[in-house]
Amino acid sequence: MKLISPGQAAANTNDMSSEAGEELVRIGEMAKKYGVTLRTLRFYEDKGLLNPQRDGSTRLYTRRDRARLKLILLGRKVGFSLRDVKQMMDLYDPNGSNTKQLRLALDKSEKQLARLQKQRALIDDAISELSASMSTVRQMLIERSAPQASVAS
Amino acid sequence: MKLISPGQAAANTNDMSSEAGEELVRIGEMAKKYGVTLRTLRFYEDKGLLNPQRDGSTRLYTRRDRARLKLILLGRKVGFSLRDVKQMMDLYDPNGSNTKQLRLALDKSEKQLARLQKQRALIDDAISELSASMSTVRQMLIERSAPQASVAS
DNA sequence: CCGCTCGTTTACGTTTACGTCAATGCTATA
DNA sequence: TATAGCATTGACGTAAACGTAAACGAGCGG
Repeated sequence: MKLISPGQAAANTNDMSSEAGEELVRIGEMAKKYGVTLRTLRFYEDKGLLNPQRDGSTRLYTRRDRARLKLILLGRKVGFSLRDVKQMMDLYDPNGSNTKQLRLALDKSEKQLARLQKQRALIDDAISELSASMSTVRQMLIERSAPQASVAS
Repeated sequence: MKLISPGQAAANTNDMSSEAGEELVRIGEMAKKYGVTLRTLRFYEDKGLLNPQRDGSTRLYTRRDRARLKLILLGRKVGFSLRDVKQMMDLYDPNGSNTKQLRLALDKSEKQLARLQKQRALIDDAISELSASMSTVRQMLIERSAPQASVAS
């Protein structure tokens, strides 16, 4: 059984125009806002990447959570694994200079950049080979459709 | 001229049904020749991509198998799934014009080329974003090393 | 009172291309 | 004969990032 929380349950219909300070958001809204699924948000929490408050069992995401999610999505976009993202985020200290965090991030970024460039090279290579194969195949198809090649003048 | 496997070759019972110059190769040699593992060759066979003869239980790869493997590796290099490769190979008919096979290959290739180009675009995008982030982080590190902190926005 | 929507947890499934044992067999050489 | 070396067939493990039920609760509108 849960105790009744002070100040009305946030399970209210999302008419929070009057409440301007906290801007707590539930999982559905959060998901829509950032284009991810509910499953994803819960998954990230399970992996320790997010830590929303709770009203009873309902997750409530703060401004902070939203900032973290943005970072996660950026990290994902540039190809970091969630593990890497977590490792970097875990070093964040609101009361420190975060030099260590920044250095780690920079270090990982350099490596990731190298990986990306390598991937790009591989893809370029693949594109070349594939294009070449396609030319060959096209040529073969042409020859199939014009079988009178040997005696033609 | 018969190639015997390096080192102490096991009994190469190539007396068995010796067709003219078949150049049968066992799995170890095959793997070395093409830079894949034994597991890979067995896996491909399990997936129906290769079909070596058997001498008892020992796999013997023919010229044909080697050609097929080359194709598989090319396909893999340009990003096809093994399923796609199989689908294309399964259409091969030594007695036909193989027009269907070639058309399918061309069709799949066009789609794969599109995928590759999209991937390249994504990677380029990721590289840009990552580079930008790195600049920011570097800047933050510089500010950390300077005692005069400016007021954030 | 019913059903709808939104929320919860737990837990197995998906995908791809193999890696990594494990247990066993065949053959030839020291 | 024992050992070395190569072969065989299972069969479970791996990685990433979730998807997909299943089974349930809470609140609201009608």
